[in-house]
Amino acid sequence: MPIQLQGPKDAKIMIVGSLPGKIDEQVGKAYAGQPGQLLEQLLSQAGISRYECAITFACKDRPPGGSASFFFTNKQLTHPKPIMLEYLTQLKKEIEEVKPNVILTLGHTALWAVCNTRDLKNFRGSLMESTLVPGTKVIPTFSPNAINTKWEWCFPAVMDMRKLRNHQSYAGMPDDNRIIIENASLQEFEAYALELMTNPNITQFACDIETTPPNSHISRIGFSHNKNFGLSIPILNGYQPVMPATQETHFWQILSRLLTCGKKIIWQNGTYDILVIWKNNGILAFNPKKVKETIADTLVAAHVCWPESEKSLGFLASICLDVQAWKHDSKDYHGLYNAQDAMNTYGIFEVLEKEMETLAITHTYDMEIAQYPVAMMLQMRGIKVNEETRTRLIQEQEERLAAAEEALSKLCGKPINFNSPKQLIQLLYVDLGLPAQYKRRKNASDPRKMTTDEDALNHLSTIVDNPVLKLILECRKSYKLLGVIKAETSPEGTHHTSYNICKTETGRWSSSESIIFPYGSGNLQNITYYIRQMYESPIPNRVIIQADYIQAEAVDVAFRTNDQKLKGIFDRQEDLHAHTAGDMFGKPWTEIDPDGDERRIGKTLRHATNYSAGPAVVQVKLGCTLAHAKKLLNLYISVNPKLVHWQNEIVKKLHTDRTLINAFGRRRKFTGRLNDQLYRSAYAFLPQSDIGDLMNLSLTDIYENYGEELDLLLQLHDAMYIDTDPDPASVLKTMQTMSNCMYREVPLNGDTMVVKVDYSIGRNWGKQTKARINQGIVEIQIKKDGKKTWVPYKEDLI
DNA sequence: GATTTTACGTA
DNA sequence: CGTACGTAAAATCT
Repeated sequence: MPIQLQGPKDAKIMIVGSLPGKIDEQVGKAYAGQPGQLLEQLLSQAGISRYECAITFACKDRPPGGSASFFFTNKQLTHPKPIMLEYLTQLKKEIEEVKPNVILTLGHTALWAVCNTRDLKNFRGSLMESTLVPGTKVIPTFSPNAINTKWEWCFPAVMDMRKLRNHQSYAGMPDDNRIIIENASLQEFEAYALELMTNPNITQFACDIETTPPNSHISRIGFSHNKNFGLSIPILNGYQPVMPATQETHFWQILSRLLTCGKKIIWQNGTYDILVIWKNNGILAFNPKKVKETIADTLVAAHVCWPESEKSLGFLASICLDVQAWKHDSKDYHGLYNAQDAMNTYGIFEVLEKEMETLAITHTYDMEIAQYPVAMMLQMRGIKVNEETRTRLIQEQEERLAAAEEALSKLCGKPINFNSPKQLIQLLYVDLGLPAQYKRRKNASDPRKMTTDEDALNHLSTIVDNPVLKLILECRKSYKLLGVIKAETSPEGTHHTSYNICKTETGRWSSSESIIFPYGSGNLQNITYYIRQMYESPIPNRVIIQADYIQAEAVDVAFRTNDQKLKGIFDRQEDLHAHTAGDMFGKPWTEIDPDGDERRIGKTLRHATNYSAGPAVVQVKLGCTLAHAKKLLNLYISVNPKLVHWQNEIVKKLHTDRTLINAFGRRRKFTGRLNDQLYRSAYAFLPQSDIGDLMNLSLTDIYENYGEELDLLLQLHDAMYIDTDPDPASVLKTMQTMSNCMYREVPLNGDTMVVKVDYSIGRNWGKQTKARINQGIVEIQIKKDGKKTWVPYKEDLI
């Protein structure tokens, strides 16, 4: 039965779906089934009722098989069959009858029917004009069916519908009042720069640079002080300067004055732009004493508003602004592209500033902006590679790899590509006939997948005695290590990383390859201990001091669960697992054997429950029966009821508003399906983000107040590293400053949390000796006659 | 050629 | 054992 137009005939909003579902066809109504319910939910989140909308489909009948391709002659679904043309005529009639102020298209085929393009990826959320009924305004978004399979599309879809609501009040495309100067002359730029600097009504402006690889030279700069004005000035055309040398000198002088004029400059990921401008041109585009007043960033704003969502400029524009997509078709018009980037950056920030106020999270934004200078400094400074150590490590691993590889080929009778899971599955589970190992599944209904990962090979080694297993692991390990060790160094012999403030959902920093200093293996937060020994301070003859928050996340959980006993154990730094075992087996904790089974069980159970693992995991870990594992879990929970209670409270909160707020006011909304996996992320979020923010507050503090005298080297989530001269006086002073900046009283759950700090010191990043301050003297822990003792620190002791 | 999967390192 | 990240090579898709 063909689907008829539904809803009021004078609706302001018209919704065009792609094609009817099974239930729609049975009932003869559009969006009658589950996708309809989802559509209704999404609309209501945007403040729209589906009953105020006229709803129809692009295809009026459900095709056999339910795929729109049935109505087209080509694979790209752009050449319609006669019946599809008929549908289009009907649709045109419907639109002309309703005369909506705005149309929402759902899915590819609806977009094609109304706007003659299937490019939903580029046009989603942008304002378009219909080609079917010219003059009619269109906003394309995903179909409910697509959102069902890709849950993260829910957020942009709701944002598109918010935009829809704002556009229902008037017909036709909004006036385009934009002024874009694509290729400003030096004179035009100078006049504009002067205006930006001196006009008191202009308090902030956006800036965006374009760079050319490999040296990140600036090819263009765009500015905007108004979402309807953008100006771009070209500097390089390919590798050729656009201006004569004297003019270019003048240009850099004006630019320097403009970027240091003290007004707020809005960037999209300014860590990149600011660092490039500083490295290449020596212009510091912010005031270090007034970071908040001179830097604004749309990436940071988007990160604190919607940490789980995509944050590219094009995407932000699609959900914040009424502009047409520009990223895809202005690639060849560099000026147009650059100017639009700048003006949309300006416009997005205006919207996000309001959104942050609405969500009451401006303080989180301020906290992240304050991290800019230290993150940029760390990226630029890098860490020195000791060539002697590096050569030794390369030799060690190359020998190990060659030996293992040769033995492996000999055993198998042919060379083995140990990095190929597919070939290893063939070798182990087919050729050698070993019992196949499978990955842990998220759902019992998921298909079983074979694996040859480390756990699987180790497990196989306990069943069969085949040297191939160990050799494969050795080959893979050495090969991977060599990749990191051999990574190219800068001319100064350093490796660098880009610390990313806005890339995680928890507020922790991530670490990835630096485009500006492309030396090293990229991520410096996952360097194995073995390799750390080749890294040292960029300044010769220095020592590296590490300070890390002790068992930080576990302490955080103790406060969050309000477990007084646990807090006391951490405060006195007693053996936690002995306590656990004591509670479980009804003994004083001091009577638990430090190497015995009871402590081992206590430790395993604590970890299992902290990470909400089930009895099957405990069974494997302890090597006991499932029944026994269940019994132990119940025993543990009965003597430690607080953790489970806390987790239940989190689940309750997720069901009420899906939102959690950490100890520093950081907000995260959990938009996924409410299942065990989501609950687990939620349990992990609070301690992870608490400690991440704690660390970064300390790091910002130490750089803002002691950045001139202390040299920060690395950030590792709950640890920071500073290098200093090796004499005891310098070391003491550094440690005292670190101690002052890392001591923070965090109000949490009606109490005050203080996480203690551990120190260590070494000539390089890897070889570190435990250290402490005792009565104004730095002491280090050394082994004397097999016993650990604290002795006063001397340079030659490490 | 671009995108996804697999394996593996850190907190 | 959990989640949070990034990278390399292989596998797969278009």
